[in-house]
Formats: sequence, structure tokens, C-alpha cells
Amino acid sequence: MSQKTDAKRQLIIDKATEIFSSKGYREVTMKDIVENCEISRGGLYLYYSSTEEIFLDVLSEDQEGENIEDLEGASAAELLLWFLKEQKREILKKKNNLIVAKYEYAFACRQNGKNSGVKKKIDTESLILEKILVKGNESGEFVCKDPKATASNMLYALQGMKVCQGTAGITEKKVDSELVYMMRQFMEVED
Amino acid sequence: MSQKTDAKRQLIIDKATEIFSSKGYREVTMKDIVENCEISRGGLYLYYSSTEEIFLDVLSEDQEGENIEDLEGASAAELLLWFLKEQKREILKKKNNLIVAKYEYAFACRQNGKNSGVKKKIDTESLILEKILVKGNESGEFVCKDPKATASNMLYALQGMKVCQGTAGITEKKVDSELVYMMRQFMEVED
Amino acid sequence: MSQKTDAKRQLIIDKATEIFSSKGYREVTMKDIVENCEISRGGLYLYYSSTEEIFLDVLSEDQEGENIEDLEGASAAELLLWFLKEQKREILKKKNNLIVAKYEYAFACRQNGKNSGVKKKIDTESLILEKILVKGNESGEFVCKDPKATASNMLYALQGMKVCQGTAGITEKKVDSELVYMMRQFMEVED
Amino acid sequence: MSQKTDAKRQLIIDKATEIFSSKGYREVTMKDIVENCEISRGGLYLYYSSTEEIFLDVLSEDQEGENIEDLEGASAAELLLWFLKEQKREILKKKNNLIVAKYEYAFACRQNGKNSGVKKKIDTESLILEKILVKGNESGEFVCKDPKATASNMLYALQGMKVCQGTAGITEKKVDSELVYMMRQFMEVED
DNA sequence: AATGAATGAGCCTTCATTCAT
DNA sequence: TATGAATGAAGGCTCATTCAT
Repeated sequence: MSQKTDAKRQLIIDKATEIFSSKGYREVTMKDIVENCEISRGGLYLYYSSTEEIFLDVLSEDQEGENIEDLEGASAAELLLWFLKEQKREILKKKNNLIVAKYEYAFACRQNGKNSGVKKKIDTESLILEKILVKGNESGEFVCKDPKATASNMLYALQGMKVCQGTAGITEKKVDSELVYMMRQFMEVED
Repeated sequence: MSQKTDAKRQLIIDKATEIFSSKGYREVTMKDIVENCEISRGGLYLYYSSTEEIFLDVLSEDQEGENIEDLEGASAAELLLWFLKEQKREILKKKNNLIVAKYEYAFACRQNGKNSGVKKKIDTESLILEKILVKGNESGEFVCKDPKATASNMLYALQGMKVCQGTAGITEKKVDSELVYMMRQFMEVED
Repeated sequence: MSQKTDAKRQLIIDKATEIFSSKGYREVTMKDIVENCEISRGGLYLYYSSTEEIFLDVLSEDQEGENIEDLEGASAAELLLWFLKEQKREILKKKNNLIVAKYEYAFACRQNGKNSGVKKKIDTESLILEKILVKGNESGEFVCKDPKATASNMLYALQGMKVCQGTAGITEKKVDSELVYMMRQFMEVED
Repeated sequence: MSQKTDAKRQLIIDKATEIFSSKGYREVTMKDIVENCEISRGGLYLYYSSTEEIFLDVLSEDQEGENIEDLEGASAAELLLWFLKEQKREILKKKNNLIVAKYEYAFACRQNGKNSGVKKKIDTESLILEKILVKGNESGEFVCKDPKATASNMLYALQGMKVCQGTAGITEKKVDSELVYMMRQFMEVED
């Protein structure tokens, strides 16, 4: 019954998302998962054989639906705003915020010599941002001498905010002012 | 004998530093420590009663000697260079790099409602950097409209690089170009 | 399977009863229990998470079936004999005698500020005995001026014998002569 | 330095008495002793090599000075009062009450097949009490048909009160009324 | 005599994983 | 598929006891 199976799998992922979001990655045990999904110990192993496997599915699920908005024909400024809004949403998300879990997972991968996909994700985002900046330059919306460097710098700052959210915490106001600061480097922004 | 005791304690901290640096914070067990220091299970408990206690001492030790350089009478540019050099050193440090462990600890603290001291450290660094920028403005070395915002932005970017080092990895070249990018915002930099 | 589970639980209680009866309460470890039931270290924790929990179940089990006899319509003398016979049985019981364990547990509880239930048990027994004495007075079987005080005194003496059994030991003959002594205070007893 | 040695030994016994009185016998560790006496771990072993050894010395010390009163030429009633007062004192003693520790020790001994001396102590007390009763009979102070049985019964009741003190607790009023009840069996007592 | 660091055994508890049903 | 009892390894912690100084 693939359908039934999928429903079960989905249930696991949903509950696991909550768990990873509140406990991070390393702390979560198979027991945690079992006790929160309506499933038996043995049953869970029919679907997943480690917290890592589960986490990877949680991640895929989490990334789906990020690009839902239709941005065909959008201006560079619109694209940029959308991009930063997404970033802001991720940083400030109250429920099911996986930032800490992601970093813990990435740390664990690096220590085990595995590839966590973080590098790839950063590279992708970097490219997107760079393209947006280039487009803005061309359309005259932005004035950005070195789009590559600017994109890179922005991404590091965004990562800094994310990690800050997982440690000291960060307020929406702070995030906003940081985003404004970034944008001012290449465009006019009203406060 | 306090001297002997201190030597032992130092040995523990030294070995623990290596361990935390290679395994991060969460994964490390008292057993790991025991097996790497020439000490017995019970013996370790004479000095420390948890990995957290050990880690906190490792941190103190790690932070000692950061400010050794004599910076009396230095110019703003010199101070800034020193500050960034310290940051760069921390990011790229090959041996005993505690970045990952620090973040894992900070994450764990946040989850347990403890204070990891990260916020305080960031605030302090932010203040230092801001003062340097103000000083540079006054001496005419820098042109920086909003030192507070600039300092904040730089620190996030630095944090981003640190966390990147713990996940995807980062090259010296990349760090350098980021630092140059930052500095260009308020001063002339040759490549 | 609840049935299978119950069987296991019963096995644990049975073995534990033997252990507590031979080692008392304080000395018994989870390891002792594990090694005597055919169960694994972790397995035991599925049923009980401390020796105290196990002991409390051992006690309940031990007290079941104490009141089996049908005493409806019995005379005061019959009731008294039944009561004392029960006490005698408890004192002299060869197998699975939990007297020492009970006292050790009660001591431990007192030291920890917990309620061991001993007081309640004594109060209950005191009341039962008193009622029997009153009934005997009314039916003319006994002549007992102060049933409350007599009941209290008898219970202390019985407790004294119990504790004596756990320390110096006591013979059946001795118990019998004590019981006879007590009864003579308010009724005719042939040797 | 036998003198110095004795002082140290005395210190150990004094502190140990407090400890045994608050923790009972089984729970007390060599560590407890060490930490409460001003002595080193190794030092303690120069005097005693187990908690049992220490406890036995604590007991001897505790029993010394029990018979200080001069009872030469006392009447049976006086002797009895003195005896019961001593018992009452032991039961109600607030500070350094070793009742629980004694029972725990006696239980432990019985389980190990050792002789705890409890039996001997009871026999001795029984004999003393019996002699007092006989003497009272002869002087006409008491009317007690079977002094042996009465003595035995009284001692069990006293033991019952002691053990009760260690478990449920007992009030002075209760002890008093029990003592009065006992005495009424063979003498006139005003309330 | 005295110290207290050091040892290692022993018990506690939790967890990933298996397996009979 | 699904269950959940059972296992045993792993790590945490404490304690009696020893030993170099």
C-alpha cells in the first residue's frame, strides 16, 4: 500500500520536524521519534534506519515549497526583496525552525568527512543572489561594482544572523536593520 | 600539592582541547577524556564532574593570550588590522580550532535555557569594533557614516565565515577577499 | 501481549521477593534483580525503574491473601486467634520473610522524609485489635478495661518480636509464650 | 603519641556518631566519615578500616555512661523507674539517636551470619528487669506472678517502641502512656 | 603518622537495534 | 507490514582502598 505507506512516512516526517526543531540534530534519538509518532519501535525501522535518514527527509520536505512564488517577469528589486524576505522568514520562523538542527547536522557531517549539502546550498544561493545583482545593475535598479563579492558578503552576514538566532537570539528589528544596511550598499532604501 | 594538581589539570585541558576541537562539544564523553588523558575514570572526577565544566575551562584557556599584543598608541587602522587578523586566525586555525564546539555548546545552552556567554562576547566585540571605527572617523583614517551598523554587519559576516568554516569549509583566499570587501566600505584598501 | 508481560512482571516480583527476603531492602541492587530473573539489564527497566518500585510491588503482592479467611460471624476469641495467628505466621515465616526488608525500607523512608505506610498499617492493625477487644468485652469473652491501651501495647510487643526475629532471632516457643502472656491479660488461656 | 592518637580517634567517633545517627548504618560510607572529620582519606584508614569497625566503637562509646547513677540501696520501684527512664531517654533522644543505625546494623549482621550483640544485650536487659521485678515481689512493692515472662513482654514492647520511633515516629505522650500501662500490670501507678 | 591523588570495580541508566509473533 | 519486548553495549557516577610522598 504505497499510499498508506506514504501517509505514515509523512506523519513521521511531520513529527520529526517538530522534534528536530526543538532539540536540534545531535540530541534527537530514535526513541524520541518513536514516542512522538504513533508508531512502534520496530515499525519506524521499516521506514528509516537512523535519525540521519529521517533528518535528510525532513530537510527535503522543509525545502519544498520555498520557491512557490511566481517570479517570472519580476524586477531585480522585487527578486531581491523576495530573496531577503525568504531569508528573514527562515531566521525568525517561530515554529519548526530547523536552523540549529541544520548547523548541528552540518557540523557532524564535517567531522565525519561526509558532505552535508551545506556548501552546495550556499553556492546555489550565492549564484542566485549574484544573478539578481547583475540584473539590477543592468536594469539600473542597483549600483553594485562587484556583484560576486557583494553576494558573498551578504550570504555570510545572513549566515551570521542565522547562527546568532540559534545561540544568542536575534530580534526582528535587528534583522530588518541588517537587511537595510546590506541593501544600502547598492540601492536607495527608505527606512 | 597544588603544583602537581595544576599540571594534571593542565594536561586534561590540553587533551580535552584537542578532543573538543576534533569532535565538537556534544559528542564528547567523559570516557573520551579519560581515555586520552593518562588518568583513571574516577580520577577525572577529582578535577571535573562533567564535560561542560571541562569545556568551560577549555574555553577560558583558549581565550587567554588573545589580547597579548600591545596596542597602546596604535592607529585606528592598526587596531582594525589587529582585530581582523585575530578573527582570521581564529577562522583558519588548523590545530585546536574550537569554532564548532563553541557553536554546539551555544546551541545546547540555548536549548537548555542556559546562558552560553555568546551574546556577551558578541556584544563586546561589537563595541570594540565600533570604537575602532569611531576612532578612525575622527582621525580621518576611515569614512564610516554609521559605525554601529557597520560594526554589527561586520560581526555577522565574520560569524558567517566561522560557521562556514565548521560546515562547508573556507579557504584563506576567501577569507581575505571577504575582509578586503568589508574594509573597502570605509577605507582605501590595496588588493 | 499483556498476558506475557504480566507473567514477566510476576516472575520479577517472585524472584525479587526472594532477594529482598534474603538481603533486606537497602543492599539490593538492580543488578541483583537482573541476575536472578532471566532478563537483561535494559529489559528490567521496561517494568521497573528502581528497586523501590519493585519493592512496593513485592509488598502489595505479599499483603494480598492475608485476609482470605472468612470471619463473618466469628466470635471475638476466634477473631483474636486469627489475628495473632497471622502475626505469628509473619514472624516465623521461613521463606520469603520480608520483615527485615520492610523495616529497612521504613527506616530509609523516614530518613528521606517519605511516608513508608508503616504508620498507617500500624494504626489500622491497632484499630482492628481494639475492635476485637471491645467485641470480646461485650460478649463477655474478654475482660479488658482499656481496649485501646491494650491493643497498643500488644502491637508494640508484636513489633518487638518482629524486629527481634530480624536481629537476634526468635523461636516459635518464645513467640507462643509471648502470645499466651498477652492473652492472659484479658482472658483465660490454657497453656 | 598515644594521646594525640586517642584525641583523633575520639574526634572520629564523635563525628561518626552524628553521621550514623542521621543516616543510619548501611548508608554511611567511608567518604562520609572522611568529609566530616578533619582527617584525610588515608589517615582514617590508620585508625579504622571499615564503617563497621567505626560503628562498633561508636556503639561502645554510646553505651558508656549509661550506668553512671549510683543505685546502691535503691528500692525496686526506684530501680524500675531508673530502667524505664533510661529506655524512654533512648527512645526519645533527639541528638545522636542511634536506634535506626543499631537496627540496620543488627539486620546486616544477621544477614551475614555475624553476631551483632543485640541478642546478648536483650538477654542482659531481660535479666536486669527480671531481677528488679523479683526484688519488688520480695519487698512487696510489686505483685508480679511471672517476673520472667513480664520482663520479656516489657522488653518486646520497648523494642516495638524503639523501632516505631525509627519508622513512624512516636510522641513522648505515647511513650509515657505505654510505660504506665506496663507498670500497672504489677504495681499501683498514678496517672 | 598523615596526606590526598589515583585507581578500578561496580552499579545506574539509556539507547540503537533485533526478532519472534 | 507492524508490534513492542528484549538485548547488550556504552557512558555516567561513586566508592573503598592503595600508595608515593
